[in-house]
Amino acid sequence: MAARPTSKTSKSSDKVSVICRALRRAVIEQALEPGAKLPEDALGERFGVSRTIARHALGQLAGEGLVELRRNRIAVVATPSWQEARDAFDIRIELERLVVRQLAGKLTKSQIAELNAHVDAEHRARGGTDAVSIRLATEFHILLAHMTNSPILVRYVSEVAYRCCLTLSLYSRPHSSECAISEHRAIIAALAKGDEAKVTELMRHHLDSVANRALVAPVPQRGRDLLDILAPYADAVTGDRVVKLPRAARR
Amino acid sequence: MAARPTSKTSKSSDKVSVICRALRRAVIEQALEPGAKLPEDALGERFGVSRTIARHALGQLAGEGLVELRRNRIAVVATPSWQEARDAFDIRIELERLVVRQLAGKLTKSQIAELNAHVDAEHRARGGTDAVSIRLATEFHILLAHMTNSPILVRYVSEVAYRCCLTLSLYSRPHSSECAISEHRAIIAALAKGDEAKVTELMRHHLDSVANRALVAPVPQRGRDLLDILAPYADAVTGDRVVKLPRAARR
DNA sequence: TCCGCTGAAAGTGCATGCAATTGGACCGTT
DNA sequence: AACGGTCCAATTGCATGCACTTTCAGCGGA
Repeated sequence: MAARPTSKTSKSSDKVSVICRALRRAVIEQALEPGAKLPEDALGERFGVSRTIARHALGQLAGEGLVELRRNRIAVVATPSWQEARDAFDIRIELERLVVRQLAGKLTKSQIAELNAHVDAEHRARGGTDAVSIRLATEFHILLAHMTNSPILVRYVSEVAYRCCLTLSLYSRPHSSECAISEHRAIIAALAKGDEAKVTELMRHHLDSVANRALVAPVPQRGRDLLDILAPYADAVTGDRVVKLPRAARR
Repeated sequence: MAARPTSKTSKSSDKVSVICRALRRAVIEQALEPGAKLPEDALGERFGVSRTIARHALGQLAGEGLVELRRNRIAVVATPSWQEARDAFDIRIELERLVVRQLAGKLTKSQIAELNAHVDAEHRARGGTDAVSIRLATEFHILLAHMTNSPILVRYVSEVAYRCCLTLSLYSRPHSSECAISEHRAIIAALAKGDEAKVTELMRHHLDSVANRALVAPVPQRGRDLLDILAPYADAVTGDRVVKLPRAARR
């Protein structure tokens, strides 16, 4: 549909982009949990490139919010705070409402078929691992975004969707993705009928329930990051730096 | 408000970020027009760093959509198509409505004072160059986003606002920013009053009129990019590549 | 046993070097 | 003139090397 003189944003088969795609996928399949270390040499060796390239890829992913880059320290997969996760979902809701609003009644038959096929795949993957279910569910939303033919919208929806995946590993309890699948079907139906008001409401409700299923507790009690928890208090003690902690979080 | 153990996204005084900030600013002040070339060595020399760093910065900006990176070619400031510009404004409207919705009735006195001070500065800059007016107007929106205390929202609003600036150089005619200033004041007033419905409507209207002032004609008749215009047709002629053009667009 | 110190190992920050690609001036042919 | 080919300067793609910072295991003292 769009021209591809130099294939703008899509599939640039740059070594950097290859690494980015691989890492993104590892993140949404939760093979890489938040906080996982990403040393440049290890990445470089794994992908057969030099540190320079691995570093560049990490920079890109940091820009997307998937990776946290701390000066002179090993990069890690980002660990969004509960509030950040909530914010991400809020933004996602607005963006995806925009997506379906633009799409309502404008989809071709083959596009609708493609969407249905994707949801069929989600259905079939029901018995498999959570990782695959989550990936497929996320890809459904990205597929929708693609159909708007708006590169910017694709980028933002993808980014924020990945970020949301990240929070699943952190704050979610084991969930049934069953309802999500039927909600996807409902959205497709409303899109096909061209009912703009209904489909935006469906999407809002869908993402809202995903968020509520994911962000169960406002308390990130998962043991990691004692230091971060204490950081706000540290300001009250000394102005410039966190005091040394008596032997705590490891790894 | 937030802790700053390693100062997460803000002001990382990385050499890379310094270059990024400088280039972003040059873009929003239209010192760098869309299509302007950005050779790595030139940047490196200008900022006193090596090509490696300049390259890294370009990668970041490409991720933000401000720069276009073509393999083996000199990077250039992005030239969004008219449709992309329209999409950017659509997204921006939704994002900024979210901003003011979160902010309505929640601003402290000092924050309101800060906003008013900023608009005062916009007013004073009225007589100066367009560049400064545009920058200040943009920074008003980013300042609002900052007050949500949501790093993600800040990032997206900033990015999309920069992109919108980019389109001003391309598709806008000389404009009076006078009305924009009074609209900014109206938004502040509605925020202070806590009238959520009104402020979201004000913001929608404000951005919509900015967009309409900016995107006057759906036809990018500015001579550049003959090749891009023909690209869709080229597919019909030869499957793999655009045929050579008989001496046309230069530079 | 617990704490703090210290030095080596691991890792990042960045510049530089080399191969490969591109753009364009030059030049001969039609 | 217009076209097509050739060569060289400009520029990117990427790996490597070196300096500096962080981490942590081992060690000695309380």
